[in-house]
Amino acid sequence: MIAKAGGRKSLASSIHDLARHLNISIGTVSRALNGRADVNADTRQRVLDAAKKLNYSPNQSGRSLRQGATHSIAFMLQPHPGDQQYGEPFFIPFLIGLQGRLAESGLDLTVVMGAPGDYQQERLRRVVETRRADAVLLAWTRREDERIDYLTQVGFPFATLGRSRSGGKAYPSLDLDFEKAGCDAVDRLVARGHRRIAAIRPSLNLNFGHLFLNGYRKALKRHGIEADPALIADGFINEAGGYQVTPRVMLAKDRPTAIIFNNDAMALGGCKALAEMGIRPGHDIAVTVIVDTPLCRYFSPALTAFRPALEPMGRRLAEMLLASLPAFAGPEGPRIIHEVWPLELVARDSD
Amino acid sequence: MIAKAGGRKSLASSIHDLARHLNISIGTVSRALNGRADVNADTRQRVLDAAKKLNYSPNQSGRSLRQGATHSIAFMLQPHPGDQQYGEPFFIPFLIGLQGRLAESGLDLTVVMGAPGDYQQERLRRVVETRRADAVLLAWTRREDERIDYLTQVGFPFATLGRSRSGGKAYPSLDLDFEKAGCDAVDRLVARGHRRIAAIRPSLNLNFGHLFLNGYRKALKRHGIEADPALIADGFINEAGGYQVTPRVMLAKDRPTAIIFNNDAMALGGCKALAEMGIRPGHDIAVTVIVDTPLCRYFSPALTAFRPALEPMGRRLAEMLLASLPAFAGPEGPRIIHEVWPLELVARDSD
DNA sequence: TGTGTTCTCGTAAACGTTTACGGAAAAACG
DNA sequence: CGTTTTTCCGTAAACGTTTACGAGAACACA
Repeated sequence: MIAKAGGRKSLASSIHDLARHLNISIGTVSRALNGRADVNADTRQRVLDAAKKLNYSPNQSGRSLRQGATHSIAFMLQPHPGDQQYGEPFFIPFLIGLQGRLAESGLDLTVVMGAPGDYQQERLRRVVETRRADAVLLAWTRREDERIDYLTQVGFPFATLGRSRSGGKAYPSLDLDFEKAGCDAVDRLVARGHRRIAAIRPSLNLNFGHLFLNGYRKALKRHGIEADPALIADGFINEAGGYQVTPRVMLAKDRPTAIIFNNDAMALGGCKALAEMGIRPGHDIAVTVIVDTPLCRYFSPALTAFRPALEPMGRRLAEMLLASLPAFAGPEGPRIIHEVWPLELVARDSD
Repeated sequence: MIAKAGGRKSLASSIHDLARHLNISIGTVSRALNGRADVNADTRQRVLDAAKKLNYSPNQSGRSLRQGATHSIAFMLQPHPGDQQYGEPFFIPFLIGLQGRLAESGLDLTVVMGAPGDYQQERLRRVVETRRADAVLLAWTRREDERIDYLTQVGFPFATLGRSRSGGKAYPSLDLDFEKAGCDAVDRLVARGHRRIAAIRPSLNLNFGHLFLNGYRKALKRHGIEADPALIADGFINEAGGYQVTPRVMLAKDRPTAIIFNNDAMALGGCKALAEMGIRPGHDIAVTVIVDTPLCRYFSPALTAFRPALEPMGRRLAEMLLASLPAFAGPEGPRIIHEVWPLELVARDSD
């Protein structure tokens, strides 16, 4: 019925084997291994040696069961809905940073994939209820986020990549400064003579889309430009969405001379639509995208974009999560940290 | 010392709670939940109802410990060495298929990240020795693969994406037909009038690089073209590698009129080098890349490439792994399946 | 009514750890 | 030497499950 992990007995050297081999009790072995004080230096050394020799490492299920902790953190990876081929290159460097920092504290990172489309609620419940992880990490936060509501309600530790209005300030969060990026994008375009600037962002009330639009509006007002609703649109957060929605802003009475896309995939789709209309980014229209990915660099024309420091962000969010957990916090106790990181402009050929 | 998962007691409704609530023994509850025959239909229904009402789901650590199985499969995700920004979009659709199929059999997929560069041996040992998964999945197989040697030696169940000479035929493997793709690429180029065709592949004796070169050589011979060693090169499997190695084949006495890249990132770097030499893919030289990614589509000129069916491959490899595990195999017993899947040509503008 | 069979369920052991507790031996102290 | 403290270690319980075993009740059959 059940898969036994490994057929050979040799794989499973338990703490009992160690104890028997050394002629001491399992209690002492465990204490020696875990660095407790009440064990003789000699004995500890012998245990350590034997552990290495017998290739012992503790069974995680046993530890977890006893300690009520799994020593692993779950990252809920949400593939882009709809777009199978595109994938999510965004997260890989982030995950590398995350995993690196967690490993330093003896924690494993397990990436929980969801099917594209569903919003993870089911998978999340499963992870939480079966206690597969000690804490979870969420991304793609929405303004009102049911996952956050759920986790705060049941009191499960978590942190988020991105902010949300749900759950107040009760959890650590690391976000990019989309508002500032929206401002900067507008500033730059205005400085280059543009007044009719369109903004295209994802629907689904993803929080970063909201922040971006705030910045966009704020900057326009500062420059004395009235925001034209006909130049603001949202669509599905993938290439098809960008393709579909871009013509809408281009057909406004007073045509925009610049478009800011709040997502790289949408920008790609948008550029395809533009191309079909005979409009060339970098010549006939300025295109800026808020979150840079490799795709922006290789697209033609290369897209001017705002770039996040993904790997450091991963490290930092891991640290922030740890700081919030009583078991890993420093002597001054657990802290809930919130940080907002800047995006760096990478000027290319599209604007 | 240790992170307790969740502060509230409400999270943890155990089988004891259920039993107490129903006034029956935990044994009966467990049997009812697990669909065993020796439990009254009424009782079973009452248990099921109560489980739903009390929001019960079994503690994984408890199950794992007792059963000696974790009900989860580990995928060892190896980030490209060196290239932080690029990431690994290749695997995301694959992982989606994988996770989908595993979920259908009640298995969780946990993606184990390694630091870029190291070859996972350490992480792999950890996963195996702490018994965090019932089986593992390997990718980026090399011709001689120490991970495969290790796993076969300790008798831990696994399957691979890609073939290897290590371990014989003792494990399921799903691979792409790089040899055929190499042939097809050459055939196509020859049909278009090319005779001087270069091949650039990754070093590190990755197995697919070997297969690709086989196909390349075979096809050349079939067309009566002698393979020129000056046109064959390998480099680091990332953009920098392609950038570095491409000039080498371009400086051959008799300059190639076509290049086949065995990796998308290397192709991108190669095209950068070509651009700096004033050579335009699609005009002055034909460029073909063996494994298509979104980057190939968006690059300018769009790169002709051979595309794998990633998501179906993920599903299929999951199925093959399951078929090899006694616990999940059908009534006819476990089977070791090997499959090689075709790559589909996507003609674009670069050749 | 007696015997054997079938249903159903409770009991208890086991999985591999960690850790509270207590006790023996050693050390320190007067 | 007696007393107290310290050092070190063994014992056993606990974590939440699953499952082998056996027992009682109900039932069938003669």
